[in-house]
Amino acid sequence: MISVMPELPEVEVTRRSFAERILGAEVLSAQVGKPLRWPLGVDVDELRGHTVGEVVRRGKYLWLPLAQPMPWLSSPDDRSNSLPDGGLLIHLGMSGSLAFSWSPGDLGPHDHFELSTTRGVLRLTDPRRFGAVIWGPSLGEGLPAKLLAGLGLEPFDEALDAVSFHAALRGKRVAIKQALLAGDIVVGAGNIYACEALFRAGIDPRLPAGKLSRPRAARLLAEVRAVLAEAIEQGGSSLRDFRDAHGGQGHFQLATQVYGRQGLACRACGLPVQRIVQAQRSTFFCRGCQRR
DNA sequence: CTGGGCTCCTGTCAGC
DNA sequence: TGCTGACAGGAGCCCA
Repeated sequence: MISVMPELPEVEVTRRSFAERILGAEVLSAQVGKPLRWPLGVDVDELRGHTVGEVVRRGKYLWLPLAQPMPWLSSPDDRSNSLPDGGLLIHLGMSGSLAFSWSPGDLGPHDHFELSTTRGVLRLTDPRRFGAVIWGPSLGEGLPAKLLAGLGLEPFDEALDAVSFHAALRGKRVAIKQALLAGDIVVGAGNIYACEALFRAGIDPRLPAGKLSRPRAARLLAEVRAVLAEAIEQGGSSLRDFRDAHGGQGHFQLATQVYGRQGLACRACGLPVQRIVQAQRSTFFCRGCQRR
């Protein structure tokens, strides 16, 4: 398992690769490695005996529900375990990946969380440690709730349509690229997919978000959806060695139109692809195909 | 309230 | 070959 750079499609592919298999598993033990972005927020031993529910995704976060063991089923040993129902909010940061396997064993230098269950071992590997695993009583309380509170709509949420998307952009003076990345209108498009969606929509990434006409906003929303959906279909399309939690690799690499192609000929018009920096992040675009 | 910049940390790669 | 600096796909937080 090498580096993974997770945007929404990679997180979703990861989720699909282990959610069914871990559903209903009982936690045998848990351990942590080096500190992640936030502390776990609970003693690892308290997780023992809890039952894993259905893993869901919100933006680039995963929520792994953990139900309290039934008191009448627990051994006297477990009866001291009073941790109520809750769950783990997981984020892969910039370099995180999850593996679900049978292989137990010691944590490697970049393994920072491991949940051993009756159905397999879920392990977070994250060299840069921008990721997180956080205990919370529910998605609506505590730190998880706080982190999710500011998120925009899911890209495939029907409540998000051209009219509401356009309305949300109205008045915003930030560049449209940054408005996409901010994730407070629509979640899921990271740096790669934001660049790719803007290219497909023919929109200059520097255009102030509020200046997008409604038809162009509609087009952009459609392209955000399309590029994310294609990437999910292809099994996660990270530029390098994306692996899902089985260790399986996506069969395709998404052929980016602009991302990472600075100086190369635009696949559509032949002009060299530009690289600029917006909010300390690289933006790639074609000045022939993308207009203000 | 908005927007801009900084920050966390380690690995990789280009260039000298 | 070895060193140095730039850069990396996220996103919360602080400040003007």
